[in-house]
Amino acid sequence: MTNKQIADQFELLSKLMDLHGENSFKTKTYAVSAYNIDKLGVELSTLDEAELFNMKGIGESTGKKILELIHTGRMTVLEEIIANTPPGILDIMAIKGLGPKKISVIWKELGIESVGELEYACNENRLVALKGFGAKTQESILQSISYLKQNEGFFLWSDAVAVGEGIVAALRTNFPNNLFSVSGAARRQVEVLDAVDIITDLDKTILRKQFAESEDVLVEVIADDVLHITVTMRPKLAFRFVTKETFYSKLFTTTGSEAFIDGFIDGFNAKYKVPENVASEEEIFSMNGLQFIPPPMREEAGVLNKAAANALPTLITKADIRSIIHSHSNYSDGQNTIEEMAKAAIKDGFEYLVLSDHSQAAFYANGLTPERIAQQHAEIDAINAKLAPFKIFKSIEADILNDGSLDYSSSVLNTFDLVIASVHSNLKMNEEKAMTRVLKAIANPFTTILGHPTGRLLLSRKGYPLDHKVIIDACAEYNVVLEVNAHPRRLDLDWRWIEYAIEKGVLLSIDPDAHSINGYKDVYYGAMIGQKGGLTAKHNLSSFTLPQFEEFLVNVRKKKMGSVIV
DNA sequence: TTTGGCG
DNA sequence: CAGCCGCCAAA
Repeated sequence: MTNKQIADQFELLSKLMDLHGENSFKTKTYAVSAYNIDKLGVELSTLDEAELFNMKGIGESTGKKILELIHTGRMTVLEEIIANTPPGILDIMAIKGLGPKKISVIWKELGIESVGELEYACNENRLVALKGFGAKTQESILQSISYLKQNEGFFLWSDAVAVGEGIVAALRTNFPNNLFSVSGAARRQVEVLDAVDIITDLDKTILRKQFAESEDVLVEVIADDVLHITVTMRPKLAFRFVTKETFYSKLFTTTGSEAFIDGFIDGFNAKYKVPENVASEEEIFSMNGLQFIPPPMREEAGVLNKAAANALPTLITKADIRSIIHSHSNYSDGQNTIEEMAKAAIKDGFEYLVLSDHSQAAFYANGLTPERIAQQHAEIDAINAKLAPFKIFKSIEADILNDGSLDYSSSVLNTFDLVIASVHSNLKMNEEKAMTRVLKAIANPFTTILGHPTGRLLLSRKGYPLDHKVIIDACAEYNVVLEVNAHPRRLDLDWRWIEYAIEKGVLLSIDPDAHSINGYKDVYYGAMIGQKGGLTAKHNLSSFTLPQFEEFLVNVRKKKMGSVIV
């Protein structure tokens, strides 16, 4: 059991105790424990009993619970309190804007025990009467429920594809003479999906038998050749059964989006044909005189024109990412030391590391005061001397404050090699205010990269409202790089805007926003989503070699700082 | 730990 | 009814 998992359990325990109206002094303890455990350097499961109880911040009762978790994988008190909470109340906890206190009131005063009942009560205007509630609160709860419902049954691509590829791999082992492939949206690397399409020439009855023996599996026949297999809390598997001969032809027609396939078949006066029997997908493209269109690009029909003109971009891959830009150390809310981060980056084959801890406004993330920045810079110098030619660049993820200014004075900002500017607070602005704020940050001569532009968290939080076109135009004007945050829950900038950014000459940067050495792997998801937007290594800052990156920094500084006196 | 929204 | 205060939730 990892620290993260342990921390999550304590966090849940704390919230549930709050919900049940327990002594807030007690619940606070567990919330603090969760926070501390999460950002501990060592994995608790590797410690022996004495070491565990000697850890700072771990007392008698927390320690005992951690031991229980490590040894049995469960925590009795937590299980008891969950058993005493209606399952619907646990669902309600996912609603934004509702914390333990407010949920407790709704539950106790109105007897509401599910999201459905809550929605009904809001529509009946029954929440406004409660103490601490009003029309605004009720409306925001309704909005949040609607967002939740919209995402119900959807999964992140990273999670869904892991399930799908796992199933496909297992099936290939069991049936080495049959063909299997992930298809549909999962193959197109779409950021969120509700089902993983799988195509096979295996007999339907045989496949059904494979799943019939496992519990909790719902097998549903949709059509003669389509089967849906549902496991609770997992993306649905949608199997399509074809013959060996038509496998690649069907793989092609089930992979492309509707718009793409319609365009292929009808859009050009039936210019292109999909033959029934082919030995590969490549054959379909070549016999139509088209360049092979990689699955992630098969969204819109327009890409067909590019393929016909032999003008498809060479898509970026994970191997093209040469550096880690945007990372956090334990100076702020990261888990590893700077040196650990650097050594891991070297081990993973990266040429340089841009260390960008949180700025001072991010108290919750232990943001850096100017004094600690100086300290950090001295440490980076020392590590750089040791690890050359590898290089750590001094950066900061500077909060964009409410008025659009950055979180430090110019003299402090001037001490960084580059600055990533990101919004972290007050995400509920209207578009006009949000735009003014972000545009001001883009125009700031110290801003090198605009971090996760909308702040969205896929399936859990909408980004805040930006006019992407205007933002991209401004980035072009002020030589600001747009981040494509590679965290599978962010993938922000949205891939749909990559092409326009490239058109405008704006550089993009696939950045993992790593909070531990483990976070480096996310650049893979960044590359996958970059492919959807037609991103090439040339237009991606984190694909620059070390000399190219240094040259870029010099040039951009020249362009932006010409008139600035620090 | 702070900030903003709400009542 | 403006403005202040206190609570809650979010980052």
